[in-house]
Amino acid sequence: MRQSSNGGSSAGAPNVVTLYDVASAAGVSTATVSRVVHGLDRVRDTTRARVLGVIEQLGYVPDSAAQSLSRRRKDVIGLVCVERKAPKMQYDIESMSLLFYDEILRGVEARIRHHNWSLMITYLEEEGEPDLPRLLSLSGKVDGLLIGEGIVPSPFLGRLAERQPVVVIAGNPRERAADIVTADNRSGSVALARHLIEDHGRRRLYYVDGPSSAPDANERRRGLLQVLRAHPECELVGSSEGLFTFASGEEAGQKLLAMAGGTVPDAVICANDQMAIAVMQTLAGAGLAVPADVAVVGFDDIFPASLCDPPLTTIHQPMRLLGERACARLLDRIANPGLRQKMELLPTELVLRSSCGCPPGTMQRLPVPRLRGRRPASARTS
Amino acid sequence: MRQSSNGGSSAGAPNVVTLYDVASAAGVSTATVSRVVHGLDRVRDTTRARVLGVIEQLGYVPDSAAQSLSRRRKDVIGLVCVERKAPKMQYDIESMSLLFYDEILRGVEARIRHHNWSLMITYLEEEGEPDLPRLLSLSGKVDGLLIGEGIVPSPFLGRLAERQPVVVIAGNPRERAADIVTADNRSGSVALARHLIEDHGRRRLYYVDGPSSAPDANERRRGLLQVLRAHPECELVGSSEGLFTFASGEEAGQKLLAMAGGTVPDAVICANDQMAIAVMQTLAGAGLAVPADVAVVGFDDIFPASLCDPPLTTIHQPMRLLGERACARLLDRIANPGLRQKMELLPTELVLRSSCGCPPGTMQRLPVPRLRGRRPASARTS
DNA sequence: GTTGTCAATCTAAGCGCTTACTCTAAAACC
DNA sequence: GGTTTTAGAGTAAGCGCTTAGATTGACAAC
Repeated sequence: MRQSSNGGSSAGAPNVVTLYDVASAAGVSTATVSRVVHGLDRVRDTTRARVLGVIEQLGYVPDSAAQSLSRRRKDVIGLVCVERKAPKMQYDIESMSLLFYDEILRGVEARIRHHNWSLMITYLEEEGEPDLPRLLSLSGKVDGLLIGEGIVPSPFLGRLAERQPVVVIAGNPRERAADIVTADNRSGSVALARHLIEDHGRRRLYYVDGPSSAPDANERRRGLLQVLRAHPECELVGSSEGLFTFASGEEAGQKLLAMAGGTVPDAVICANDQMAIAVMQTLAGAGLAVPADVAVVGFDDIFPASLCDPPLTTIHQPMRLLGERACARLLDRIANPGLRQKMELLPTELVLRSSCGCPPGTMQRLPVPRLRGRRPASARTS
Repeated sequence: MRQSSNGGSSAGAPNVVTLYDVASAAGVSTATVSRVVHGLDRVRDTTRARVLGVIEQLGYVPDSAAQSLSRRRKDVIGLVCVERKAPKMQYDIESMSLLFYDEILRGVEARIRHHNWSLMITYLEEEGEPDLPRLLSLSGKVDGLLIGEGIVPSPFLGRLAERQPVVVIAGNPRERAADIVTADNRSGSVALARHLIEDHGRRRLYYVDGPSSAPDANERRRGLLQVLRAHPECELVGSSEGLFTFASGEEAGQKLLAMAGGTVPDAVICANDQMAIAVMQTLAGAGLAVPADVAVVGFDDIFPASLCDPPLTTIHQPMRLLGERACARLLDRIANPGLRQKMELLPTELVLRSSCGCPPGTMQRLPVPRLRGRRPASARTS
């Protein structure tokens, strides 16, 4: 028999009470204790009670490392988010936008809790080569990985996905290396453009695009172009490629103002809210009235969108749900490794405030219908 | 010799390549591979190179469960935060205030990363009995726990702390059961009151207190009373006990307005920003000018504080630093279980905006000096 | 040639748990 | 009464890694 663990209760010593201690104190074998702990197997009621008593009395908590090793499963998933630098300014708008991850995190946590799993979290720089060693080290500690879009380039994703289940959150819907859960950017973009055109009669649109490397920017652009095709009476009077940052929105605003003549747009559609807010400020600085002269809309519904002047009409992404669904999918895949690759598209909401031309004080959230003709969520991508 | 692991690379299968695979492929013992992996011991260069080659080729990643079991250390810490419900309103002010935890989280993560540890995170309801099973389960998976204030009542804290190192973040500086890292609420409160009295000549103060169960509320009240004692020319014309919520701030505002006669205060000090913002709105709704008629100040520097009208003067707590310091302390304690209990007080900043009477557009952050006569951070509490 | 030294490696005993398999005795059956 | 079944419990072999201690062989010192 193995020696009982150290009797002293010196604080901070690693978990002192083991299964063996409980077993010997209760006068049963470790197998029995294990069965009692997991409540499943048949154990006589009197035995069970005795063992439970000892467990309570000794304050036994199973060691997760030993359990994981034995079960070949850790019951832990990892979440990889984009690093947010400490804001230089009080709360700057860029860093605010990354609060998204906090909502995702909550969604994931809420889901995982139901299953009694645990969540490990890491932040990685968005730019450049991913910190591969750290990613691998994390991957060795979890049963599956949830990764935010844009953090890990596709090839690395593939390598990770070979090793264990990986779900990309808000990822490129065309990604092949891993499962994807993402918001339906395209339909959102369509709803936004339609609202401007059909409800507010705007005709001369200007588009402030996101970086072409960003999959959501691509989807949003596609949505806009699709609406434009359906509305030949409308014109895209210009566009510029931004970087999703406030600063690049200011630039776009300047460029737009520099467009002389009668081609001045009556609506500016921006690929995200940061740029939209910057455009609004730039236009207002130049004496243009939003939305009277020009409507401006964004995408994402970041916190400041509801506070700027005028409040920004935009598309809300269901961040929390994104986290929940991605987590559900990951757990599914861990439980059932044979599953097919899958892409799941989550519905967005059109958030009507007043920058689009709706009356001041408007605050309405409308579900965005999924575009007809898109492959359903259950379609396989591979 | 142990059998080599399954050759198939069926995706999703648990970690396939083990130390044994590497050892046999490289023609060395597992001990040597282990030494190579950890880079420390003396291994011949040629051997090291060969082993590293095999590791790379096979894509070996150590299994953390086995490592933890063997080393008796998991290299994981747990962070317990307050649950934030999905906001009903767009972004309501209460849930915004819990974004604090996200900053703390970042601080913790930044610190832990340096040490190559990992972070496990859980959210617990603030109210009522803590979800003890979940807490215990978490505690079995980590080497130490970081717990936000108010989540786990002191007795439970004691039980946890017996088992493993625990640090409470933003906790009651008088707590005995565990280490504490918290902001210097008292000094902040003193700075705020002094600013109103000494810089703006306010004399008739009204205090909107927090719940008496909240340790930070107590510290803040103490700070105010201390200043009042030093300024006999000032008067506390009234106070009410709020609940740190926006709604309770509105109530306090009403109560304040109902105070008839010449005792109307010229400054309202609120124990947190949510209540301060509510008070401002209530006063403004009643036709009072802030700060001309009444100055209002808050505490915490939540995001909306910089956006409300007038922008709120308040005390900024170094949330990120709080996370970092707490984490550092926890790692210390894990490495060195013999350490004395300790309380660490972090300096705050006075954020001057205009609700206190400073000219519109003011935005100044002043370090708050630590009060003389307080025990230094290194003093022991036990 | 012997002996001692020491770097480089190997052997094997755990770490704390799960679980397939085995054992025992009482209940159920003929 | 003898035999089979079965509930309840025990035995012990791992899970993949670390590491103290044993082993080996090359080389220096005698």
